[in-house]
Amino acid sequence: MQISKGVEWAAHAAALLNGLPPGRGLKAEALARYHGVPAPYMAKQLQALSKAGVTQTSRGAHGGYRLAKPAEEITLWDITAAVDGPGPAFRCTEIRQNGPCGLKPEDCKRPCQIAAAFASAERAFRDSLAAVSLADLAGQVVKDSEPDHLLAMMNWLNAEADPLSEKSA
Amino acid sequence: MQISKGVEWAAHAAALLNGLPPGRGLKAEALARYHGVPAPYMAKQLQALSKAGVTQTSRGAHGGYRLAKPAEEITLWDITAAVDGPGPAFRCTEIRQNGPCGLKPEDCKRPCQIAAAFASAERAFRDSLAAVSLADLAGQVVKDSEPDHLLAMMNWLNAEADPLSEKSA
DNA sequence: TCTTATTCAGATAATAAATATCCGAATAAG
DNA sequence: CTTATTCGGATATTTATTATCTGAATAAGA
Repeated sequence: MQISKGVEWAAHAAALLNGLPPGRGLKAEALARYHGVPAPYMAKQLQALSKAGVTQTSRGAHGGYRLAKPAEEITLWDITAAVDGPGPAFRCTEIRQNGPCGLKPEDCKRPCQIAAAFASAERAFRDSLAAVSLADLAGQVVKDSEPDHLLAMMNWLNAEADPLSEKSA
Repeated sequence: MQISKGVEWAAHAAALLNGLPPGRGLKAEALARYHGVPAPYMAKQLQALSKAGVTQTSRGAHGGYRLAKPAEEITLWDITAAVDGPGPAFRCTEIRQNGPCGLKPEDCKRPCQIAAAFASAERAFRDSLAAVSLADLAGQVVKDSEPDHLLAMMNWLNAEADPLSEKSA
């Protein structure tokens, strides 16, 4: 049971995109360089975010990524689901139907108690992540960081962020 | 992000052990046969349960497994932790320390907001599973099952369950 | 007390998933 | 229209999960 590293990268990337001035974007290579991670694999995560509607992309010269929605409407669950898949982590294989005392399918309309308990636990997990938006994260980061670090971030963003063409994917 | 199949098997096996008459045990092969799963892999899960103190084992002739504690004190989280490991699913790799705006280690005493949010979500998950004991499951199963299925289960258990020697591992 | 049958425990292969990478399609600027 | 730039899907490599096998330990019976 473990969450893929891509989720962490995607979350940090989305948080950084949230710091962009309006109407500008960052290319995948810049996002990877900022976080010190391999560019091609970071690109794969961003691709997943775009597919899920979290980010918008433009291709070609001056292409790049930006958030597709206001930061208040993007949660950590959205990002996790986009990268790791929205499906349940516990998959019931209905072994109660196997073996000498196996139940008949018609007696298995309701999910088994074990599967139900895991589904409930996953719901709690999901709800907890869905309660944290990119906007919440940004607020806490601004409050907790050293002023000169925030300044360095803004300088870097202003140097790297390109005006983005209007066409979106 | 997914929970290994072994957790499901271990949970069903523990639930069945809970149905044993006192002082008797089941061997790994019988537990596997009851659930219609490969014996050696089921044995591996039981081994993990014993290592974690959920089950007690006896080796040699008339050996087998039984619960090590009252069913009220064994939760689904105990079983999940025993099989899949108790560690966190989200592992922060501190990428905030990388790249051109990387933070210095001395400014990273507190966990980053993203890691903290995932830790909180996992706590919710864990607490939800820890609230369900084997005794709870047994109660629901008895309430929801057809009487003749319960009877078949008891017959099978009485036929397969051996008196267990006292030495425990 | 010694032998033997039985069972669990740790070490060992095969398979699936996550990680990392590359090349072609698409877009916009010159 | 050509060319430089960037994203998107397809492709290798590494790691974790799934499945299996052989040896160590225990207890019963001679």
